[in-house]
Amino acid sequence: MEHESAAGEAEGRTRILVAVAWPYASGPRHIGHVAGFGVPSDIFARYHRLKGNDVLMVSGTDEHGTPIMVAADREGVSPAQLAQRFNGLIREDLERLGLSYDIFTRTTTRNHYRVTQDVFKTLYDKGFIVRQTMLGAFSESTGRTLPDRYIEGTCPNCGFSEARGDQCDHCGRQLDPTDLLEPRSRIDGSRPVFRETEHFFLDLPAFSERLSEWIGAQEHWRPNVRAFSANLVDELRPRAITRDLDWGVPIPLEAYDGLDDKRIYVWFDAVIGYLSAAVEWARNRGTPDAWREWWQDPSARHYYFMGKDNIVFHAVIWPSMLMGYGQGGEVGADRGELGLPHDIVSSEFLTMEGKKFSSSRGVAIYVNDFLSRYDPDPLRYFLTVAGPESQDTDFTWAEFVRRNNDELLANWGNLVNRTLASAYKNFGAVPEPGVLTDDDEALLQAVEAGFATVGSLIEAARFRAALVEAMQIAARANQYVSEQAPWAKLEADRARAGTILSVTLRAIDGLKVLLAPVLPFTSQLLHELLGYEGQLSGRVVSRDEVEEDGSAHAVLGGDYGAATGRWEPSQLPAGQRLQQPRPLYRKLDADEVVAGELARMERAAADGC
RNA sequence: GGCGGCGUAGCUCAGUUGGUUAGAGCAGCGGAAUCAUAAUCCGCGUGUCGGAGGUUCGAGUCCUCCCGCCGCUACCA
Repeated sequence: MEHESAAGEAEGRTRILVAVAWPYASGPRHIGHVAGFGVPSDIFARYHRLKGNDVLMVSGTDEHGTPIMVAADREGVSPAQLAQRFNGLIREDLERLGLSYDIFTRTTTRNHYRVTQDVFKTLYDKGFIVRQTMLGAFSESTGRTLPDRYIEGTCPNCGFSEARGDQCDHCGRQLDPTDLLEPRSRIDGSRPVFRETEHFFLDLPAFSERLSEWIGAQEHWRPNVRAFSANLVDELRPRAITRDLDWGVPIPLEAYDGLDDKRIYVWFDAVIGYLSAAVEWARNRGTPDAWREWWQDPSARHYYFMGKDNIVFHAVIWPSMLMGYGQGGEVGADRGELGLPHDIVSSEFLTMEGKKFSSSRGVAIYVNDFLSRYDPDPLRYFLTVAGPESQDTDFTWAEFVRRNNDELLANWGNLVNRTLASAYKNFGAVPEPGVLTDDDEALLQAVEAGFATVGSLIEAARFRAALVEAMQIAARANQYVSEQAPWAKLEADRARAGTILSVTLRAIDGLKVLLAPVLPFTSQLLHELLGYEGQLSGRVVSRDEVEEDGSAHAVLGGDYGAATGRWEPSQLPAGQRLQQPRPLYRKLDADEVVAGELARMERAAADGC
């Protein structure tokens, strides 16, 4: 496909924005969350970096909104304190999983407030944000907005006593909170009061034609995303983007100066994070305009990764905001239109031993808990090969152990181990190859071909197929080793045995790169065992960033530019010293893991009730 | 209710514009090998492709209806 001449490479670089959904800082994240937005986006970003493209991968914790206030109240801390704590925990989870963000920040930074207010103000000045009065529900005790879903009562239609403010789960009827008989707050049981309140509304119908045309042209989107989005555009209504709360980005209009009871709605500011994080990243590295190369250069491509429950925000609301913002505002500064999403990669949901994840019911496997007992690559492997890429899938411990032992370890781990052990013991270095036979060439060809096939599958966001393809090449190499049986030739024809091992080492050196987007930690280990120095893909680190006002916050980032890995076949030099081999993966005891983890879940469920 | 999805070998699933005898992995059975974390390799799969109609020369793949499961339904994120 690609002709990779040294000259062609520099010109062929593409700027790619990898925009990853912002985890909500109301609690620790479970493996379903990282299955949806985390691992897929990281595979994509790592691949494009190896390929030589200019990747900017941005995200952060989403820290505003009612659920955080409710959780903070429950713990007797401020929303800021609660968000601070979970930002730290989530950051740690993502770092341990090896998610290679260029910046993972948060929505409570001064920078984010400034960018959000600029977007709001610009849309307001252009007439895309309008004021409207509506009837809102309030908690009498706190004076705050009570979102529809926090209100329950008796359904006027079927009499179900636990109907929610927006919908009755019993009869399925859509409701308005004012319809409920005996309404009460799910937070403290008090009776909500309804009163007139003025809010700002995003005029979505103003964009409906452009949206419709734009979505219609996105033939490369996953069919479910496209169909769902197209359907949404047919019935757009103006949407309230402020709330009666004191936790959120303040409304940047003079009339609201100093007023503490109305803030910008969390979703409006959360999606702006994709832009504000890029601005922050550029400033932090001392090139304050560098973000424009991704956001205001039409050749840059934007890929968004999220769970399916977020499609509406990414396919309709955020694009509307971008269209409305146009050349900007203070931030945009008339330097070009902001780019629209090129692809919206939405995944389905992961269930847990057949049940939907639910923290309150103890149906959850938290990332930090998981990684305290198991390694990140087996989890990344599982979530890629058996994750909810195109339909809901189920996580079971038995299946996790099986995938680890019988696929990852047995096929790939064993191929590496048997090859390295033999080469190390008998040669200590990469053997000098003799003349290659047709079988030797065929194996090397198969690996080389993988760079095109695996690569194009990743580019199309078909991660499962890409991984299966790479694993099939590993199986092909195992087949080659068994057929050639180098161990049987060591005595009689040591040179031929050396050639076979040299060919196999080159094959696993290539496979190491093909698998690196999915398995970065063990690819790095293998890189070192093969005698290389330095980083194959770069490392993710946490560091403090200081803002203009002197306040500091931690962000996740990395220097990936120094990495030496390239998306191309092995150049493993003969004679390179090998390191003492050690296994890439641990074999797990099925009975022990399954029994232990199920017991753990039952305890958690018991605690939750 | 509306929208969308799923239902394919014992299990988990591939099958992207309809086209040769419907595939993979795992489990199972037989064999080879023993370099390797008992990890590998070879051989063995007739399953009403949820059910019923229809379109077509031809449908797992399109249309209609039905059955079962699930998700979303935008002021929780």
